[in-house]
Amino acid sequence: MRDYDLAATLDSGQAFRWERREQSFTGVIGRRWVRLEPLAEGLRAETAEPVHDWQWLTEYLQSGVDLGEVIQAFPDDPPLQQAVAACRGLRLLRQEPWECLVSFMLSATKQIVQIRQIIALLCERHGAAVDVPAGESPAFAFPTPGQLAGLSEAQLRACKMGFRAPNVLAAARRMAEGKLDLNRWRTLPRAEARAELMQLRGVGGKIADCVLLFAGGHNAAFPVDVWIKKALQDLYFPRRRASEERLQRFAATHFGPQGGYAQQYLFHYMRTKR
DNA sequence: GCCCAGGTGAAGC
DNA sequence: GCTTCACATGGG
Repeated sequence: MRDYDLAATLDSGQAFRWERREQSFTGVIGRRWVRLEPLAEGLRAETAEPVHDWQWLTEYLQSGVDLGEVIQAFPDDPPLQQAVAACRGLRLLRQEPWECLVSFMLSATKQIVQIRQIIALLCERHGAAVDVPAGESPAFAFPTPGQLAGLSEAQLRACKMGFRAPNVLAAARRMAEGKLDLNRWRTLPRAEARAELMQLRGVGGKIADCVLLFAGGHNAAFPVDVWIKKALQDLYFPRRRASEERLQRFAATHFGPQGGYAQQYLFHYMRTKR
């Protein structure tokens, strides 16, 4: 696990459930509680029960990815090089699609701290409890589609998700009816997967791109949110105001096959600098 | 109180 | 076509 900045990765707005305590992070991946702590060479992982096969964790963390190769594929421009210099070791996670989809449906016009709060409420009220080591606080899995599909809109609104509630409920019901296969999106061409995602009410281009990137392994997906707009405007078009259309086109064409990684570097750089 | 938040969809020009 | 607005809720 060289060249891996665990803190930047777990706290860069791609996943919303990690809780930091000093150097370590506690979270739930699937149905497993886990605590992660960076070491000089590698990482210490603690679980509630003995684990023999760690594939689920290396998959989630994408720790086998050669970051040098990824960065090599970036366009060679000063803003991006600056962002890489500032956050080297930042990685993209490979998240579970359902949790990722719902999380980003909830992200619309919400600050990251509020997204975290909504998701925490949703999990503790409606997710299954998972085993934790003695002395640890209770932890919960992300609610399954079936669990959410059985709720009322009022119950979802009670988790403070506001106008996003009916959209989440509709997606959960389609999933529960077996009319959505999220894993298909990993094998489908990106444009097709994106179009299918956007069939869901409350999922536009930006949220679809987040799911493709953070769960679907589509590394070229480049979500354009308010932070990225500001990054592109300030770093790439400092002299003149770029139109929305211009920014979108630049985002889609400039960054290449690892554009999603580049996007995450720019995003994190903008949010943490100074 | 006001403005904005990892947006989206629909209504209004 | 492009622009504006509603949508819940809470932080700064």
